[in-house]
Amino acid sequence: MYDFAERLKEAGLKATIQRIFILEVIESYGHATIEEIYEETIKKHPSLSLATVYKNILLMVEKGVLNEVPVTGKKTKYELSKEDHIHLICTSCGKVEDRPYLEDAQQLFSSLSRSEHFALRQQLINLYGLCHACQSA
Amino acid sequence: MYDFAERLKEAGLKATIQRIFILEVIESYGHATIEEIYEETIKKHPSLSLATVYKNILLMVEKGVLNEVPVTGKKTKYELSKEDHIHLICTSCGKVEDRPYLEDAQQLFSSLSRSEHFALRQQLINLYGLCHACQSA
DNA sequence: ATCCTTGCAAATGATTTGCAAGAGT
DNA sequence: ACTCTTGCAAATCATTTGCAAGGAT
Repeated sequence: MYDFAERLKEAGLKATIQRIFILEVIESYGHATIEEIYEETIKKHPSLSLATVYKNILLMVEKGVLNEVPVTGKKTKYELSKEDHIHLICTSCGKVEDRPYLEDAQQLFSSLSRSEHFALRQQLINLYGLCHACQSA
Repeated sequence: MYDFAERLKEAGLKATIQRIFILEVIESYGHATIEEIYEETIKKHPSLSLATVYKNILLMVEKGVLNEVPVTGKKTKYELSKEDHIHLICTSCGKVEDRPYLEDAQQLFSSLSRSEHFALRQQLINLYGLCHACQSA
């Protein structure tokens, strides 16, 4: 469990109760949509406004506290920022799981970027398919 | 240049003039947003309605004629379906370029999927950074 | 005390829908 | 001819904005 108040201040943002609750919800979900974040956060803080969620998600993405994960055909999800990793996305149940980034893939993409004179900053790797549970059904 | 009429029929869709124009626009753009597609297509076919663009894009994605490319922080783009490839996305000018998928990366992700009991179907690899042109500025 | 943030309500923007008329096979 | 598709207008849903009141440092 993180010290979110500290994390926010480092990013130049005030540590409001709303922001901390939002971050806690995202942490517990792993990946969550705006709507999920809102629905879950108002359980702890009923006066929270949806507009506040939007404003904060945007702000925290901008400040690098959160990371945006667009998901083909579904709503965008948000996760706490961390090192590069791979998303395994189940197209049946919608679950998103993180897997550590493979060293070798890292290498490949870095060298591709270098040879293309492309200044690589961030990468998004989404693998879509069926998770183990959904293959049975 | 593709035979789009044929491509549509294969997918079980009628080859209407609207759909063909839409596909031509996407082909010439490489990657385009709904709005770009609409704005460009009405030049050739002024009576086209925006609702028709939405309906068709959705349908053609579903039928596998088009491929959806979500772009972090920007509007979703659409491309003609083709083999797996890598997107180099410039966060400054917004340009999206395709690069052939690296054999080795293919291997890595396949074997990761296998060991996770994940039935891999599709992959999205977006590399974000600055293109050569934008690095100078 | 100051400046940032919240919550509300309204405005804007994006996407979807229903249906009668028109086009493709 | 039959069925699918279009275009329109309205409905719905998602996101953003302005501003007065409240909260964090």
